[in-house]
This record gives sequence, structure tokens and C-alpha cells, in this order.
Amino acid sequence: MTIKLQAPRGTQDVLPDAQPYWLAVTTAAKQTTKLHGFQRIDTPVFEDAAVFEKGSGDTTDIVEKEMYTFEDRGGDLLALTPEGTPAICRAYLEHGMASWPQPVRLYTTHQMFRYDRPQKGRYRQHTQIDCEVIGSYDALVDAECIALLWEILQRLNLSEIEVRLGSIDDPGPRRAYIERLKDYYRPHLSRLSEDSQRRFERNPLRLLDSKDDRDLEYKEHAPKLVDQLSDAAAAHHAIVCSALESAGIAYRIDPMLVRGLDYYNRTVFEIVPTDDERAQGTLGGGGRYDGLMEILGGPPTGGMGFGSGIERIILEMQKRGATLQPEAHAEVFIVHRAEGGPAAAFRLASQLRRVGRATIVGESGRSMKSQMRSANASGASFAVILGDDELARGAAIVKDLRDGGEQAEVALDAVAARLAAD
RNA sequence: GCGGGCGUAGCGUAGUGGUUAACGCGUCUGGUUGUGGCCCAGAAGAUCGAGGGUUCGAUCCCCUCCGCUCGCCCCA
Repeated sequence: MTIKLQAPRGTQDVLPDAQPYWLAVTTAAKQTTKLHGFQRIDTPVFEDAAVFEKGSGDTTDIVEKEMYTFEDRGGDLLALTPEGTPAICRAYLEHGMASWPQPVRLYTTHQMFRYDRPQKGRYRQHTQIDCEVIGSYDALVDAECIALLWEILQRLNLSEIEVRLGSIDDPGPRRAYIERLKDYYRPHLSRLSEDSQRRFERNPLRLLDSKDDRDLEYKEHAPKLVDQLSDAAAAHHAIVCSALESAGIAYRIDPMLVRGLDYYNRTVFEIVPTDDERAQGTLGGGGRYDGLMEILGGPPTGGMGFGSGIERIILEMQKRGATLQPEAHAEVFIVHRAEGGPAAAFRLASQLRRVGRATIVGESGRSMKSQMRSANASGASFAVILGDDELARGAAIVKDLRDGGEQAEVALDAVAARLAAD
């Protein structure tokens, strides 16, 4: 019978105590993207479902089993964004950004929704920092995006991180490679794990991602895509590598790196904590998506970007021992206990706010002790006390709460000026 | 979708087959004459996740469900 209302599974409330972490991360993203010439964009929380069905690929897990799709009252089929890139690309096309100076560098922080089984670092609603560079095929842009995420994490004192870099070539050569890969695996198929047997049919690249003991031996000797790239992709990859080196960014070539989205080509990357083995430890990842615009009905347009999970970044910060304190609720706390006190307190509070001071008025009817306790708990630096005697002569007591508790009587009209923000 | 752990006041925990379920933190109210932080006192706050079963009796034993959580798959 007790109906307990609670946040839906896989969602969470970000309480005041956690806000400093969110502020730190979003600030780091804002500042770093600005240093790279990115502009902010915001796209809707939901989109026409087709944006993702076409954009992300309708055989990807994200679209196939994780999308929150619904029909609205007008009969339109909509989806809560599971993934930012197609939405931003849609906006690029819709607003004719191809006529802006190219490439267009865009960033956002965006709610993502995926119907998935929650666990540590994985939620049904999560927030991503999303950066996209659209309108460029330049390999240097790939390196810049990787560097950008790297710098954001560095700014948050997450230094024990590692870039994993790979290339999945362009669609044509990749298809040829996949055939070679399947040829390699086919004779061993019956000895592979069930998961891998399924992957063989559905997503052969994932064979290389298996952690099952039964697959390891075959995986080790499997042909690696990154070793046999087409000339164009190999040259592209080489530029990315040397750019990262010149920027002093440590990376590791990961031949097994496979991303879960269909549209990637050439560069793919992830950044993970050095000491974290878990799959959900990935702090961010992305890659190049030169074919995506065409899939969405636009002209051929190069693109490169990444997403990074804010919740995961915060978990990692806390794991490293970061402790950020919430700000004080107020700077000035007005204690009133007098005939006419409430009205005077209310008026004084608005004067204080006009001069830039965060001000809280104590609860009417509570004792002075009680209000002073509230003042202390609010973190305010000053209490302004309105008592009968002072009010009778048009004055108030200003008390410094920070240490000794010095106090002085000040004319009511002079309080705001005295406590004004610098 | 699959497997493991857990479910007692807002939070963190204790506890027992049988009178009013305990403690800490937090909240509120007080500690004389109008004032915080420490300290002290008091109060409020829990149908012990839900339903069923065993039993004279269950918060404690059994089953089911729900929820949370960790892992697999996959992803940020």
C-alpha cells in the first residue's frame, strides 16, 4: 500500500552537495573548449526518432534496444536523445551551417537517455560533454579533439589517464578486412564463446573485443585492422599519431578498439583511467564520422567528435580523493525578533540583494537563538540582528560570524552600504 | 536479457522468535533577563521494502515479488 515515489531506475538526483563537482566539470569543459575555439550549441532533449535510427545505425545496441522511443499526441515518433552526434549533425544541416566558415566547432553538455541495466558509472540518464568538429577531413582535427578531452581531464586533475587510439579505416577497406577476419575465425567458430559466435554474424569487429578465455587465443592471432589499413587511412592515422606525440599526449594503439556506433571511420579513440579495468571506466570516447552527413541526407561532410560522461568523470575525481565543498547558502543572514521586525527584515534583505549580497531572512517567530543557529548553518559571514531596542531607534546590529563575533550597531539605512559587495 | 549481494527513522548503523525496536549524525525546542559555532537536556521521526507461509507469536525462519547495488553484455 505504501506507494513510494522515487527517481526512476538508472536516474539520480544531483543534490546540493554534489553541485560543486558538476560546476567544476562543466566549467573545465567550457573553458577548455573556448581555448579551442568551440562554440556552444544546445539541441532538444528529444528528436525525431529517425535522426538516431538513421544516424546511429539501426543495428546498434543503442538504437535496437536502448532508445526511449515514444509517439506523441500528434502521432510523431520521437526519441529521447541516446547520443549527441546525430542530433548536432541534424542541426548543422537544418541551419545550413555548411555556409558558415568551415569547419564548425561545436560543444554542448547534454542529457543522454538509454534504456540499459544500470550499474556503477552507467545510468539510464546521464550527461555528456559533447564536442564536434564538422566540415573537415583534416587528421589534425582528430588529434585536436583527442587533445581537447585530454586537456579537460587534466584541468580536473585527472592525470592518471591513457588515450587508446585506433583506426577502423573507411567503409570499403573495412568490409574487405571484415571478410578476412571472418575467414580467419570461421574454422574455429564452434570453439568460441557463445557471445563470440553471435558476434561473428552480427558484428565481427566485436570479436576482437572479447574478454572470454575461450576466445583469447584466437583473438591474439587474428589479423589486426590497424596493421593493414588502406594507404589513405594509414597516412591519416600517422598524422594523428605524430600530432599527439608533438603535443606530449601519451597514447596507446589499441587494435581491438571498436566503438559501438556504425558511422565511425578511420580514427576512433577512448580515454580511460590508467588503473581501471572496468568497461564502464571509460571517461570519454569518439572518432571520425565522415559518412554521417550523407546518411542524414546532407552533402558529404567530414566530421570528428567525442562524448564524455560527466557522471563518470565525477566518480573518477572522487575516487582520486577530490573533496569539493558547497558554497555558503548566503552571505548575510537577517535575524529579526521585534515588533515590526518581519517587514523591516524583508525590506533590508532586498536592499542587501540590490548591493549584491546573498541574503536570507530568518524564520518569523523563531527564537533569536534558533535564528542565530540557522545563521551559522547558512555559512553567512554576517548576521544582521533586528531587535526591539535597535528597531525603535532605527538601527540594527551587524555581527561578524566568521570568527570572534564582533558586533556593532548600525543605522538601518546604512546597513546595506556597509555590507555592500566590493 | 543473464548472474551475485543487500533492503531497520532523512543519512549511517545496532539488534532480538515474544512487553513501548536501540545508537550516532541530522532536524526542531530549550539551557532564565534579546544572539551562532562547543557542550548539555528534551522532542519529533520507523506500519523493521511489499505480499504470502511456518508458529501460540515474527523485524528476526521459508517462499514470491519489488527495489537498490555489483558484475556480464554494451556503452559515456
